Amino acid sequence: MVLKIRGVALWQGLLDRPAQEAMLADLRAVVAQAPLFSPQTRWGRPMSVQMTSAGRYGWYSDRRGYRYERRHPSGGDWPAIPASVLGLWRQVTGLERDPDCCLVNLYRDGAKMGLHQDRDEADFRWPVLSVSLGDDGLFRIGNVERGGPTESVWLRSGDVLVLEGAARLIHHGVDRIRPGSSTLLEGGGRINLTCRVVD
DNA sequence: AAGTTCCG
DNA sequence: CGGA
Repeated sequence: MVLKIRGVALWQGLLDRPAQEAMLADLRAVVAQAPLFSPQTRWGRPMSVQMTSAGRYGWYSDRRGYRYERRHPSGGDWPAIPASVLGLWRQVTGLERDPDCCLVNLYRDGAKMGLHQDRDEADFRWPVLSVSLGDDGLFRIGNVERGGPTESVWLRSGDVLVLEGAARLIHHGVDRIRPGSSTLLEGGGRINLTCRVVD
């Protein structure tokens, strides 16, 4: 049921189709209130991924660096994290503490994300939960230290992954999306949710 | 390097 | 194209 890859826990097909559709409906409301944008990297180039957030904080990046922000770039509050997402977080992590941020990443038209660590949070003892919706994505797992060999695994719609413990700071990224591999999203593409405790 | 490009 |  749960696969472990370099300490990263992967539940394949944890969300069935109706659960995926319900979560997607909740996310549409999030995106309606907090429109998707493509943040700039530190080097001033826009990322290929489109994103927005829900919760007390949203993840953001520009020339000043990576960080969490209290507000959407347009100035408004981030929407609340949908109940469907909170329910999954509680089910999978078993934590009383709810996440502060649910980052919504949309991969469309060959969007990718390079190997990186999730290290903008105050306390790495909290896990990171990731949910895949839509097209398959080739997920790459490296090491805690930069460099070294990597392993790849295809993530499918409904898969759930948790980074915690020794794997909390492992490098990871998305190399490729398989277009047309899922019918969940109108217009295709892949959505990845990541929930984190920020402070 | 939350990126690219380039190599095989 | 997958990997470095």
